[in-house]
Amino acid sequence: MQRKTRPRFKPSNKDLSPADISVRKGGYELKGRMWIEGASGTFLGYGRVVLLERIAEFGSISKAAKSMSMSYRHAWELVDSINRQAGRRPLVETSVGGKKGGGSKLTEAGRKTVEGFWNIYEKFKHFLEKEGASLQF
Amino acid sequence: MQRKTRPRFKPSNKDLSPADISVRKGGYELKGRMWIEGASGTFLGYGRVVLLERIAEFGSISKAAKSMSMSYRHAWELVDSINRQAGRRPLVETSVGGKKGGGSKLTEAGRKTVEGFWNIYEKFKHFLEKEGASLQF
DNA sequence: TATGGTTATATATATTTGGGAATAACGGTT
DNA sequence: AACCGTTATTCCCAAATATATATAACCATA
Repeated sequence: MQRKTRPRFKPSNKDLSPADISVRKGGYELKGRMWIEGASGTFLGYGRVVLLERIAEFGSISKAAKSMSMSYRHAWELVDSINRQAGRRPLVETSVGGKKGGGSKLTEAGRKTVEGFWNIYEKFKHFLEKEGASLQF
Repeated sequence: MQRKTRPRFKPSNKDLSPADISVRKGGYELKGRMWIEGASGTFLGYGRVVLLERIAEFGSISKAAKSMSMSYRHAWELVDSINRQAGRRPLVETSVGGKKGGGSKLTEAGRKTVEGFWNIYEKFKHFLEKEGASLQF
């Protein structure tokens, strides 16, 4: 059965990564990726945005990472990269220590940014579906 | 003065690769890639299509590879992958031995395919330019 | 038969990327 | 003060990818 909405968990198989949008036509598939770059490389991509959503959902980087089968180390680096490039308005707010040991959450800028990314992503998906349907190789 | 990093075989030009289409808006750039997959992975992408064009231009895989600063081994594997996935109509025709040692050239199917890829690629570029111009992060 | 430039293939090595493990810092709560 | 789960950071390692290097096969031509 085909899932209509975004898959919640990133498959370990790279070829099946939802970051790759694809449409089958004949024996071929049109695939594509899109991302946003900032001052020092990638700022936002599919994986990063899903990570942000998970942080909002679970309230911590470590739990978000675990839910995606991603190492905490990698997740932390992604969040750090995102925040550094977001400049004056970080997308993720972290706290250390305390009753629950600390945690992380999205800022208002973070929520808006996630929403904005999905908007573009949907248009991109639509573009690939349209062009992929008229492949003639 | 001591060298800080170890010398690299070859500087990575990944960031400058024209395979990444990008448009600057504010501090961010919208980037994207597109490619066509066949039965066993990538069939055509920007790099592969440029390689095909170079083969048509120079008449050999080795010269085409050299002109792109690509190892012959890598170029050969790409051509092999392309031809295997093209099925009954290979895009590249190779010959071994002979006066000039042999050579390679595009078939008619190869020329048509290159043209078809650039058509889609142009539309893709246009899409990213349009969306990239309205980034609001 | 010897030559030369190319295709075809194998092997070793360099680079990149990310995971795993280990450790310290943190601070509200008990 | 001790506890606990999270953030923050470092070091080591494995897998994937790509490069360099070496060598064999090929065959029209001289």
